[in-house]
Amino acid sequence: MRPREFDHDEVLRIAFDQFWRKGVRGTSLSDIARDAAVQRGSLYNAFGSKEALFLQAYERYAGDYLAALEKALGVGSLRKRLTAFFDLTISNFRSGTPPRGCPTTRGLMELGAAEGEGLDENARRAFASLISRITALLQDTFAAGAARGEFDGNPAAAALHIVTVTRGLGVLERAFDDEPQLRKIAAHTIDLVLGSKGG
Amino acid sequence: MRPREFDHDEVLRIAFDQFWRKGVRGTSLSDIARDAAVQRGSLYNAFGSKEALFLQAYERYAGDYLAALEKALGVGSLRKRLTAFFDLTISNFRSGTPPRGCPTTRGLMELGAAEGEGLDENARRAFASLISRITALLQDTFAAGAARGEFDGNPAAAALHIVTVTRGLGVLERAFDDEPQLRKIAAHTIDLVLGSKGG
DNA sequence: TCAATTTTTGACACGATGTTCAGAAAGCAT
DNA sequence: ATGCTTTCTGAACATCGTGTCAAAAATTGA
Repeated sequence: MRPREFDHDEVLRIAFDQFWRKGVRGTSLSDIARDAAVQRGSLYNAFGSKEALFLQAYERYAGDYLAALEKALGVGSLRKRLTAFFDLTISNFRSGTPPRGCPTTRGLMELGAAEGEGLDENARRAFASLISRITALLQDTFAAGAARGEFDGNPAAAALHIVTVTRGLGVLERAFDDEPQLRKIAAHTIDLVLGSKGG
Repeated sequence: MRPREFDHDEVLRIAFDQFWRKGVRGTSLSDIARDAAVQRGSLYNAFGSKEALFLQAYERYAGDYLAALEKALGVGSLRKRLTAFFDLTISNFRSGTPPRGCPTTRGLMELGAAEGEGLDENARRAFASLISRITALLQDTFAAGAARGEFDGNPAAAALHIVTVTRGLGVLERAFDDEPQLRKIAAHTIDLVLGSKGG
């Protein structure tokens, strides 16, 4: 059979960058085809539909991102780990020119209620899955910190709180375009959760 | 001159409900015209453009919402005020069938980087303005609480933290459709900020 | 009654989008 | 070489979007 002329993963990366920058609805297959130097028809042949393409591109991103987070959460004191976590998160939101924000948050806001309008249940599951996995990672980190005597609260509640703040940062980033503000909120959150007195 | 045949404010309300449920991009003027029983041309004549219509509809909503928040934040102990604040916020996110989520967050994620793609700078300012006003309201509430000896932290930092969590709740709502979870996070946040021991 | 002014109406122009499809092209196994 | 299978190509299709406009309709004031 005839071999594929383009690199599957590279197209996924290019497509995701477009989705990230302009949203799923705001990105057309023509946009992706142009940037990837691939014919529209080929995209359909290879991925099936726009939504399927997005899902594959998102899964690829989510895997990479989760691996980076896991690494950041694996070394140093609990405070250092949380600091590294927020650093990575904020840097991710601020990546690109202009900054692209949080792709998961942006995707979630494109979910549609009815059939055919906006992203569907499969996409919702993909977004929720990444958030859940991040929460689990944080919970393990807090539990390990507790075992080392660096934390004495409820790991599950603390992890959920951190994740919530993280999602909030993704929103404020869009509203104010103020990176120092985001970092200040992150630092304050760490103090709050760890107890600023005995941190 | 010929009088208008439709109620300006009612059209604004109907339009905003559509924008809220389906997003700005996902709502066409035909949708609004149908629901409002008004001709498309009349909408253009009365509001100028889709974006202008959205902006007016959003301002109307923001005014109402802010007034409700101010009222909720005005009575009882600091803890009671914050509880009422989160109650109102979560109820707002969960209003509608199916729940419509947070309109401000949804709008923010539709902002476009380039000209003509997505909402523009005027919309961003409107969203940011509402968030700033809510933050100011919270800061006043914390300051008043501090004066009564119910709080001993930094009012500005605490207000920003609460707002960040609020924005995060708007995201998690979309991801998990789990209202008890949202309320649990809110309660935990109040404990954290007020200090669960001496709350 | 009649002119002035504004709104309503319905069609029109124009462009974009997701998707499909038939035919050409390119490897691979025999 | 020669089928067989898969991919590529580019056009076609059907739909839907925003925005515009000229003519008709409705109201007010002279």
